[in-house]
Amino acid sequence: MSHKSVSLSPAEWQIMEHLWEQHPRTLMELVRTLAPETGWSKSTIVTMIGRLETKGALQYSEGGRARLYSPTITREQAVMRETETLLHRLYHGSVAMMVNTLADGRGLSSEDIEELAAILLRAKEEQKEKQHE
Amino acid sequence: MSHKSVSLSPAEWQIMEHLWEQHPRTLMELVRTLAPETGWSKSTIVTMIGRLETKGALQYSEGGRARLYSPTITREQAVMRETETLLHRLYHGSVAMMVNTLADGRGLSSEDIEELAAILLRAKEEQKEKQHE
DNA sequence: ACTATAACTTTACACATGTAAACCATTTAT
DNA sequence: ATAAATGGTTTACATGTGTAAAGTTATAGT
Repeated sequence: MSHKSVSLSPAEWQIMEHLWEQHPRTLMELVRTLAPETGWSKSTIVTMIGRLETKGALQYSEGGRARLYSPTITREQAVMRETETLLHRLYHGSVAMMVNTLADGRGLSSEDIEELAAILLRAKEEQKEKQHE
Repeated sequence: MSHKSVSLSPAEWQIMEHLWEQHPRTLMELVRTLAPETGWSKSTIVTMIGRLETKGALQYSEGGRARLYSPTITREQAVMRETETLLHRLYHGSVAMMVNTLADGRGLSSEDIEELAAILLRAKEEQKEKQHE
């Protein structure tokens, strides 16, 4: 248990994104998808995989020909961790303050507005329920 | 013009926070406030200041005894930059998706809910206005 | 059987970041 | 006048990150 929620570098994130999208994957499978879009050499990708393994973000099972890599942490865990870090560093942990800054700085799209309204509805429901129990 | 919006490391952020809060400041003024809360030595702070100057995040004016340091970028600029970076890296730029993740992962406080509602109201107003012109 | 490919290990190197000591110059307080 | 504080420069060193070449072994296709 206890997934120590590691912190990933931008490059490491890119690797993990591919693994989350589909796994397990072999080295060359990763190289074939990542190399074109990133320009990285196989060596670079191997290095990243090694570091991710050290960090405990992925693991592999011996699969005959090649190792089969899979994530050991979920994307949700990783995303939450990063987001919380930023939220605390820049906004003293206030979600509202962050959204406010974003709204001022770049504006909210109509989609954002609709979805946020839905999120708020849900949150209010949950709030009510909590008061009952 | 053209504030190239640098990226600041966590430690550099802490220095800048103090400068944003009050400026100009001298080296020792910064040391006196930062040292206790961070445990950093004067040397460390001097190094940080040098790096921030190189990055163009602060500047100083010769003020007799000591240099007077001031930020050259606003906190809003820096905060927006970092937030946008994360938003794109983790949420494909969708504010709603980010808030959704936060709501699921840690929940929204009553204050968050109230403030978000207010933000949404404002955003909807602006949307209307845009359609008129 | 032989060679091209795939898989994996080791090593490297530059730049960023956290952390600081050593040293020198200049004031200011005693 | 002298010591203590202040301001500043130079140098250092470990760890993280981006990027990769070289070398070794296994394997699969011909």
